[in-house]
Amino acid sequence: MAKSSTENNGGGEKASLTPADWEQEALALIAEKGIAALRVEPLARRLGITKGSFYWHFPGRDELLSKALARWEQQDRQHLRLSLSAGSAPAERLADFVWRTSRQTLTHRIYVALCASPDHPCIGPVLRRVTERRIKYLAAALDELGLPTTEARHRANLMYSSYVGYLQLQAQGLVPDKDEPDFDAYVQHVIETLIEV
Amino acid sequence: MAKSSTENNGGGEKASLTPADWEQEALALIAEKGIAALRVEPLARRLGITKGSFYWHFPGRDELLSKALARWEQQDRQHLRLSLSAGSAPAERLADFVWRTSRQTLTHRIYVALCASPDHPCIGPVLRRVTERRIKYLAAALDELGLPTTEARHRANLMYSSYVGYLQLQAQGLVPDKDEPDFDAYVQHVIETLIEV
DNA sequence: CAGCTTCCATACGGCAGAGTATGGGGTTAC
DNA sequence: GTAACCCCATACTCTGCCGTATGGAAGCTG
Repeated sequence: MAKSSTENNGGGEKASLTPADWEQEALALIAEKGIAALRVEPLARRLGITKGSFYWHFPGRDELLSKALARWEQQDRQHLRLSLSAGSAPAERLADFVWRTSRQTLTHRIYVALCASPDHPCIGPVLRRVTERRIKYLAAALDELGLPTTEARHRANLMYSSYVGYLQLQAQGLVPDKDEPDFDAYVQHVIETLIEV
Repeated sequence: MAKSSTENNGGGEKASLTPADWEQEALALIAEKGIAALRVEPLARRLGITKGSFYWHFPGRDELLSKALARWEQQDRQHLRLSLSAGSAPAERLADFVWRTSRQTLTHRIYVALCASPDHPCIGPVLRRVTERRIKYLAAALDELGLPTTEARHRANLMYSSYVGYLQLQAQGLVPDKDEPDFDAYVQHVIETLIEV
């Protein structure tokens, strides 16, 4: 699939656009301006093409959105798997997980955009699956850490809530980004407060 | 202002709509379906009227949004003042604040809707002011509680992040609402983890 | 009862985007 | 070479909303 018709072109120019290209650009657009900004004609203009191409690859806007979200969910799944395979002690694994996720950017922006439309039929299910998967991972690690089951569940919700909320505050520019000096100190504070009981 | 022309009507029927009515309904619509759903014609239909009325009261859509948000910000300010005037010890005041805010609903839904469009020129400033005010309140209380200044600031950010994030998870239906049994236990867990050091 | 103001209905023009229809250029296959 | 197919451009209709223009039905005012 995605077999380019002319492989002999010199530069990085693509001869034609694959569905994957559309999906990738859709995700980028979502990350930048949110779900509402994902419209066919602007997206086509952004790709330097007309919508005639789009409607050849996709039946409609919703199908593009669904495919793009599926792609995003797949990436997120893989990121979780990577964190899981880091087979150290649960406390360090959790801290490492927090540090690792605090370094992402694109995925975060997309996640925030999706959170803005939790009732959309294309978005809700994906969003719920991703969120639940992540929280389950946290709860399991906290449980393994020694917290009672109920406590672990609550703590997982608290940890994840603070993560999601921080993303929101970042979008408002009210809280340091990962490059600014205070950021690391904050993450350290979070780890001390929520993990190292 | 807003002097009703016919005060002698028997029921709750209003003779004519005031700007305050439009703003209130706008807030309700925002709480239900988000900022993007705030459009003039649907809002007029919702009020059983046509947009001819709207454009008599307001210059345009943005002005309605601004006025409605100003009204909402005013309410939020008042709520903070109420919490501040509860002049007990800082720990109890914080716990009380958490409990109190955990009982709101409409304000929360509006806040979540606003968080979805932090870059909108009408929304951003209001959102930032409200958020900053709340966090400052938390930081002051935590500082008064005895935490070092830096710790207090981080902890305030953490508390507020967890609050915002919880709202997001509620919108996804992944976390108990204030009526469900687990909710109180969770709030208690939050207080124990984040306040009662 | 005029006359004025207030509030709303109706009708209009304009714009942006969703889909659809159709044709055409380029490549591949035979 | 030519037929078939892939990919895209162009032109079109349709829908939903914005904002405006204008007129009309109420109410107060004198």
